[in-house]
Amino acid sequence: MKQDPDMPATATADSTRSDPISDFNLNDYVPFLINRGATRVAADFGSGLKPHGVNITVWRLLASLNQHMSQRIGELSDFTGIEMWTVSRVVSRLEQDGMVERHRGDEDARGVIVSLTPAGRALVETLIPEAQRYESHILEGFSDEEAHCLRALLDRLFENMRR
Amino acid sequence: MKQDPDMPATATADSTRSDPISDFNLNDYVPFLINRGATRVAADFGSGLKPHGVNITVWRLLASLNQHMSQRIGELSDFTGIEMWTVSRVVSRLEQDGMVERHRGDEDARGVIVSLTPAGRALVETLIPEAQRYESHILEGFSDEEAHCLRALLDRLFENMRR
DNA sequence: CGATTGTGTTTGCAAATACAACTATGCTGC
DNA sequence: GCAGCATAGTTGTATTTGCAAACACAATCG
Repeated sequence: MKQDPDMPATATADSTRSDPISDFNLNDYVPFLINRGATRVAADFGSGLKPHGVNITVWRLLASLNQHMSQRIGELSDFTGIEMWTVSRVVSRLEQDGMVERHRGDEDARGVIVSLTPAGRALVETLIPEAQRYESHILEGFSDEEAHCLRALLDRLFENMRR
Repeated sequence: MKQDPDMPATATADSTRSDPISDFNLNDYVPFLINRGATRVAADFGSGLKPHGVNITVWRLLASLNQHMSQRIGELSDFTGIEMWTVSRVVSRLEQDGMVERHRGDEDARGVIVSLTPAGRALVETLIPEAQRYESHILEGFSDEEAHCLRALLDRLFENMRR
């Protein structure tokens, strides 16, 4: 990338050396660190959700709806980072299960407004304490300031991803 | 759920109120922030990987192998957070594609040692620059200190998850 | 208006992942 | 040396997700 094109064709290009190249270190590579954390969150917290018939994606959507009352599919997708087609499908299942309602927007009928039913609301409220317990677990040993800092940085990271 | 059965039947039990309950706020909920970041990493960086016939899971395993030369399936799973059965299957595909080799451990034949072939190594080296570009993108506007802080906190988070 | 383009959502099918049950090897104590 | 238990990995099947193409409604332009 920043390799000088005028570089003489000497041993520099040897591709037979067998130690990991370059300064690239996964332990410092932020996307990797994020993904590996998230994979574990999905596995660990997710397994706690299973008894409630909920997986991590469903939980995230329900929690998002709980927070914003009602949102369009696209808004849910933006807020959660979950792709729209997945949101659409998960919402379909939640609707069948009576946890959410779906109706076309009043202003603009292209949009679909999703909102929690009382049953859905009740479910979220059951899950919230577990979610809080899980968060305290993974934040063990973090000072308030550190936790706050982590949240702020993750938020900025996500903002950068939008673009 | 934790509703007092002796509670007088006054307005207190009204379930028609429509504002989100409790102090629970997704914008401050670390597992959510992590997952939503990771979901986008998978979608965004993942789509850049597609032309190379690689998805985010494959990339993470290849990069992990590049870093540690050879690892057992279980070690790959520990290091990446990807569950063992998934690692096993992805490694099978990579083996068919000639990117990795698999053989039983010498010391302990229960273990299976996975290592990159030259082709696999070459593939990783192609991907690393893209990975670095992507990281700089999402870290735009971060000071060195902030980036360092984020890495350290994510690392501690992951340590807490192990237990 | 009716065709055209744009935005928001859904869906058929392929690929990836989760879970549980299974195979393979090793260790321990008799 | 083998019965019983532990550890490491694989695999069949069900579920979930990714992608591309279709669909629904809106807005604009001739």
